[in-house]
Amino acid sequence: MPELPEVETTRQGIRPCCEGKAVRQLRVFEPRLRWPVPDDLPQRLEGATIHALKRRGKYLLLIVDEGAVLVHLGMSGSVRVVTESEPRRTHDHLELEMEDGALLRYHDPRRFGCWLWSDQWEQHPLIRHLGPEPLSPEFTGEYLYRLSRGRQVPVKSFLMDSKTVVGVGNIYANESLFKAGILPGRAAGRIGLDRYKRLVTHVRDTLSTAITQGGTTLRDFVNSSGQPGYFAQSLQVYGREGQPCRLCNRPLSQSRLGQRTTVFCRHCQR
DNA sequence: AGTTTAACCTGGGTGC
DNA sequence: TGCACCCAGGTTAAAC
Repeated sequence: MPELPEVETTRQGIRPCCEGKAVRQLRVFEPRLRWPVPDDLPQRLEGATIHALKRRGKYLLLIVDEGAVLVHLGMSGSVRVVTESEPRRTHDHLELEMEDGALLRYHDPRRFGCWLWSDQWEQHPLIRHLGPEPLSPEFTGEYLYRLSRGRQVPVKSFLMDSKTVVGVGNIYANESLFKAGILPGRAAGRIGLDRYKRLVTHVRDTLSTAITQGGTTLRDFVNSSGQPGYFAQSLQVYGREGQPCRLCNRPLSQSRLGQRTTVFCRHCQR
């Protein structure tokens, strides 16, 4: 589910609830996530102050003195601020209680997410090889152009590879390529500088707008207050196969690229 | 080294 | 109602 806008929406929502506060208790109800939740995670956190709640790509980072917790939402994860009286639901796997009683619940039906500890999070294997943030100055058309020379992978797969740039998942890759007028299946190495500049502009614009709208809710994404995001109504191509292209009115095509559903306009994207 | 595929899970929808 | 099958916002690790 969550791509960068959904993770950022979550971060902004739970930040006031935990940043600058000490942890009273971390309760793990189901440790079997993508990787097992470390046994000693609760004791590492108890009493520790969360100095900052950061984001790197799709990872949320709870920064404490001795290190950081790496939280990933996987395909179906969400974090909500709840009250003590609210009963725990199926698939509520972890609960973080702060000193002042504030309560965060991690919900993840498919359990593709993770809660991991690192004493040097920037060097962690899951973080170390990540590409630039899409909203940072390093992410430019020149960067994509240079990195893609000689590559035969479809540009959509290239864009969704976290070593290229972080945070762009299936929804926003489809949307950005449509707006940039680039065919998703075209070899990354055969796209020129000008078109990559255009792509960067649209990736930035799409992600920023989605963050403003609180992310995209297809089925189950909810923000920290349990509310859905509203970017779904702005989607140009994702989930619209066969429906008219918003530019030329011809029916949108669908294919599969890197086992991901890909929607595009044969006429407007080249 | 680059690229593709299988795997990790649950749940919702569809068609028989 | 039940069952088999396909699909889903991600990402790693193994296989080609």
